[in-house]
Amino acid sequence: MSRYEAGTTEAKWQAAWESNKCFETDTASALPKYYVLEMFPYPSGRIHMGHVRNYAMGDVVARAKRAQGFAVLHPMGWDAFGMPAENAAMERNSHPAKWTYANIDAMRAQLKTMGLSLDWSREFATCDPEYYAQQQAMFIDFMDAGLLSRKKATVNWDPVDMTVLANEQVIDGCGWRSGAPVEKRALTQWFFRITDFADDLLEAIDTLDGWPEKVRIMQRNWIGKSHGLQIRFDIEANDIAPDWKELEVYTTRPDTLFGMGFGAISPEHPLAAQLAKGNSGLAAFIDECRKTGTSEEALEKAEKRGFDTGLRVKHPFLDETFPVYVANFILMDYGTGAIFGCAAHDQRDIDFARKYGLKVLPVVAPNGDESFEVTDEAYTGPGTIINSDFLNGMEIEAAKEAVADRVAAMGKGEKKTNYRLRDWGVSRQRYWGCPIPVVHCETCGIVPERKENLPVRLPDDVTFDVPGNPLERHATWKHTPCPACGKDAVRETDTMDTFVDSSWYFARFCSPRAETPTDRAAVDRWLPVDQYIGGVEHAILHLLYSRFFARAMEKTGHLSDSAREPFKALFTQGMVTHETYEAQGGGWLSPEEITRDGSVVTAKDTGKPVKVGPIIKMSKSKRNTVDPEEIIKGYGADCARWFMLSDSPPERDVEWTEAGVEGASRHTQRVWRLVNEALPRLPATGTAPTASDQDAVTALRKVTHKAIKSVTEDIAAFRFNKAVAQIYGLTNAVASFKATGADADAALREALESLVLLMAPMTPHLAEECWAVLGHTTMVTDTPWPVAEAKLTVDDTITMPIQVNGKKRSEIQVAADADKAKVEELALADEAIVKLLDGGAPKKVIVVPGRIVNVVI
RNA sequence: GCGGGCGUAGUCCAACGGUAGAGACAGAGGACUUAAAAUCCUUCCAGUGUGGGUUCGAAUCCCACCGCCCGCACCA
Repeated sequence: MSRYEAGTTEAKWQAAWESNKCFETDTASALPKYYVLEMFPYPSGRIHMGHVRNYAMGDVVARAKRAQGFAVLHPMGWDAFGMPAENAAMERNSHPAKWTYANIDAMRAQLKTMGLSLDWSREFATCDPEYYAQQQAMFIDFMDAGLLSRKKATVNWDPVDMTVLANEQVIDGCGWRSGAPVEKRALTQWFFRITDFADDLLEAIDTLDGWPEKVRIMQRNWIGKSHGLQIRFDIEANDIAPDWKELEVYTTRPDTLFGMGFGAISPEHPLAAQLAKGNSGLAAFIDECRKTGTSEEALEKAEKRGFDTGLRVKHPFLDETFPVYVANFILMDYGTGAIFGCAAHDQRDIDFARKYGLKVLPVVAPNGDESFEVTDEAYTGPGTIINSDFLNGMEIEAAKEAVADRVAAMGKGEKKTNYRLRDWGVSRQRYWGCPIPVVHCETCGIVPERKENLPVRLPDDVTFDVPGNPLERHATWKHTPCPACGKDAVRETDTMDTFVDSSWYFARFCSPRAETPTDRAAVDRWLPVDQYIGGVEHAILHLLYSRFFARAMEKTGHLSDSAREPFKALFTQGMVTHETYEAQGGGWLSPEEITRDGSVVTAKDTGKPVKVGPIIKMSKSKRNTVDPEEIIKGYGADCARWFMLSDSPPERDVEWTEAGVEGASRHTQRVWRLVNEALPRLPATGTAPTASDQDAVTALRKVTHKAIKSVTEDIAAFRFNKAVAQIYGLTNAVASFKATGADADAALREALESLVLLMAPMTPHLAEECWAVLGHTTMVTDTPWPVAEAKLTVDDTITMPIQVNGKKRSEIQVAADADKAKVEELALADEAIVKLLDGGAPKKVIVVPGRIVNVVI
């Protein structure tokens, strides 16, 4: 018997699966459907270990479900628009399409070496004109349905990428891709009206019981619903802004209205702009705020600064007025961009009030203590209202209601629900994206392109020698007749945010070649996605946008209501990490550049010691990456997959180690050897195991069936590490099996075949090869999942520990179905227990059937 | 600051509130071998971050604290 040769064997079975079209979805199948989807990759050019982990998990699910009698849809495609292609084009003086499609070819070839059970016939890239044509059609439908708006808005402008960023793409005040500090600019942009769905998106989170709680909480927080009161304060008559009679503020704490110390507005508030015209000091202050507004340092220091406008607002219930400041900590795009400050019960407000010597009056006291004072720390806890006229003695919630009622009766305000969620700005001043299919006509205004003219194709002859949008400066592309009047007009040169592309690809996979965005019969058959798998980094953006899109597509007739939540179950996998290696004199070394001898690590080239750094996510900058292609070439795809699924729970980070993958390789060889060594003694395929009077035979059969039960359950629950451990256990049992005879041989065949079938979702090539060696002429891929015999998964007699006062003192063998009285009798008769009781009677005996006995003395 | 998660052998991880060990990695000893690799056998190692509480019984539930990780972050 020779060693298992992963390279040739894997290629052989991949070819067999492909030529038999094993994984092309059977659209005519009457079996129940199961749609398993991994987040599709960006075609960067090479797969990385994160992909291997993601797709290994998805493939386990897909293959197991397939064996368990489901019609499985398991597609793959490419999230292919985006900045890197343009950057590459600039660097290489090439074209983004050329770079992208070459990368797709390279990555497809790499993915195919993983042996994934994908339906490649459904493959598409989001940069395919056939795909973005449909996206443009939907954009027009969304326009017609009022799901889009176009508004001038202050946007996040990335000065390096020269593009607009969504709020979600700004991280710590910097662009998520470029890392450059983001500036504010006012541009007219297209927005998806996601806020129209804020309530639905929020409430439906409760129904997503197949999602991790963590992600649900993140989505809830992102939508950020709050209940409050909008109040209009009268502005005292003045000369500086005579047109402004009222200042409207939003508050979630109307109960603290009597504790008001000042009013404050955002530097971007229209009132601030007007006042600045006649006040150069204020103008300078606003200018300063704009500069430091989003920078990291400003946020870190969080120093509250303000500028007294000279205006005063009247308290609605008191004969008292308060100064109005322009303050740097007031956000224009939340609430009304204006607040009333209640220093005693808001930390920001007290910081501000102390700095500018403003009124601080506590109005909520813990325990109703009327002498309650605050110093420099705001009190935000529960309590009773004090110092507040008609509110005194009320609890906070009652006071909120009372103020709301009174203000409403005065016509000075009303209850208002606010959201943190903003509309989704999708305009991007980039070339490599889906063109927004509208035309600007001097006569007709903004006109959608006619659907029969779609797609609005990206021109091929573009240059990237200067920053900015090549579509904007293209000689002819944007000139087009108006779809309405036929006169000369110009196309919109903005393209869509690439998150749009990924917000509906899962629906397109159901009917990837349809002439419309979706084929209703196909999406009704396959959606929602039964199991979606990907990185937690998409917990907010991509998933929220997709949920919005499903709703928008339902509204425009592209999906049914049953797909309103597009992902029935979601699993977020952990990252792949690796040690880092720091060379003497600085700089990072890659894992190939070091030698490890026990705990001593040295550099291969210099032989000098290397400092082992922290174990962190694989990244190019720290050079701690391992190339999946090298691993697959060296050990085989099955080993890479097996190791990825071993040890660490899938939701947690996994550390890639050389030792770990070698362990996986040993297991592969071991299974191969066990199958081949056993072969001569095995009965023919199809020989059913029989009852045996040999304990060892029965024991092996029990291990086999317990493993079938456990692995089945573990895979269903995404506990792949435990499934792997169970398979190791079964392997160990087979390896140490010594019994002989026909009954033993039959049990051994059963054990080996079960082992092969249970491993198949994880190491499919090895499984096929072993299956063939075992004498089968059909493929594992076409073999149903093994079923555990219930009577072999339970034991007739069990060992029960006996505790005395909670500590284990002895154990007894009892029949599994022995009743409590019998167990108690046996336990109390146990030698060790008799001795401990020393003639006395136990105070209490607790018998947990099948588990434990506890004797209390 | 707010929200969430995680702390178990040297390491990664298991353990319906019920015997702390399923499994892997690493280590030690041995067998086989001229030797090595591979393989096989044997074996060492924690009382579960700390302190309380609930319970017949706590790694598991509750409270406080410590440490690490993630998300949001001037959202009124």
